[in-house]
Amino acid sequence: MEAIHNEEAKSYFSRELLTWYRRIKRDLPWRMNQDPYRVWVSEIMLQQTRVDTVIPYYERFMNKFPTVRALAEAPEEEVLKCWEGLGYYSRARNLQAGAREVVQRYGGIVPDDKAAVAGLKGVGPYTTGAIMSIAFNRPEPAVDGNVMRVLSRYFCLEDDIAKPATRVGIEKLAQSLIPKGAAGDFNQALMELGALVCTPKSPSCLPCPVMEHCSARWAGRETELPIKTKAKPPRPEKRVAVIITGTGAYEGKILVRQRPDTGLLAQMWELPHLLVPKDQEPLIDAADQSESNASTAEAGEWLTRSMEAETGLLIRPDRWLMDADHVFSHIHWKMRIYLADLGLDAIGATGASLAAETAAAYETGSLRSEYRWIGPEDMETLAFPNVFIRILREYWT
DNA sequence: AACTCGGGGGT
DNA sequence: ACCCCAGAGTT
Repeated sequence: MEAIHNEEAKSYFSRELLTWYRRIKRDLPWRMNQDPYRVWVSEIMLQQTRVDTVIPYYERFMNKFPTVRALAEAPEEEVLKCWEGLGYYSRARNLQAGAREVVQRYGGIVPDDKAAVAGLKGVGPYTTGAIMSIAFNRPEPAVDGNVMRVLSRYFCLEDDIAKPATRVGIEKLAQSLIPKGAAGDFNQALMELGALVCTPKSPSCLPCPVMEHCSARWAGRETELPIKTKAKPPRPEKRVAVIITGTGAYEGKILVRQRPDTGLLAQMWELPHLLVPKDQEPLIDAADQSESNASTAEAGEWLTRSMEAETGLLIRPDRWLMDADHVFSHIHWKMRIYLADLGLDAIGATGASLAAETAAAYETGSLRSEYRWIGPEDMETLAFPNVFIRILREYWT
């Protein structure tokens, strides 16, 4: 990071950007006032998530949990349900943990104190600066991807913005640019410019309020900057999921389970599924939509054995239903979904009259606690990842 | 420093 | 297809 920047270019940038922002800023729900709780919730939702995606979630969330105390006192599952589909679900849990901490330690008032805010769960360097500047107008930098892009271009910085050290350097630069008494507006102006004008692919330089002194523009390098190392592609995982239909008392219901409370999609509900080992992928791929051939039967047998070994459920695959792909930032699920029922014959039931009894035994006895029978109406209370929402919607229609 | 953690929109 | 997004936590 260069130690010296042109002071003239810097003061011009700060002045023109702030003026521009105050003229054109968007009317967003979290800009209604500077309530620190509203700012906090918005900043957590906006982490790695676009404004247009956040808006409806934000409205629902603030309606349901209008105050720090309301959020702190809510059941965790309701918070997770309200976050359903937004992704990065630990944000929701951390936000509520933070709300509970604010209630216990600060009497329900978000403290006007950098160290205290930075200590809240889920609040890192960016969010600390955003809350301190927007809610309290403190001169703290709030450096996100937009800001790194804008400043990399304006000052023609060639540091790799994927490296943490680069963000630290840009934070110092960003702080030095904050106009006196206008931290909140200026930080939002930087992000507004990045979102609306100085966009990643094809920046709109002509309407840009600071084009005149933009180093990258003068060098004709605005599309080359910022420099960022490429992310690794997500690793592929072949998975087989099953829609297990109930019988007897559970007629019309299917079996779902809740994920562990840490890790990927923690505490979300899902269809039972398992990872297909690399050497078994050909077997699963060979089974296709064709009614009943040898390869389909083989795949079904493999599924039955593997499901019992991993989940304790003795299932009886019926037929292939659909395939579904789901891409996380680090994993690519290639899912094959089968219809099945519980292998009642195999566990001793000889007639349909025993079906309900056997199924009940699954619920009270050998059915592990994370499993539940649900109908379509239960989708309104349990939180599912989008991939399973899509599959179940398809199944029930 | 590298990896984990969702999901969708823009190009 | 690929990139990126008002990033943070863990290892």
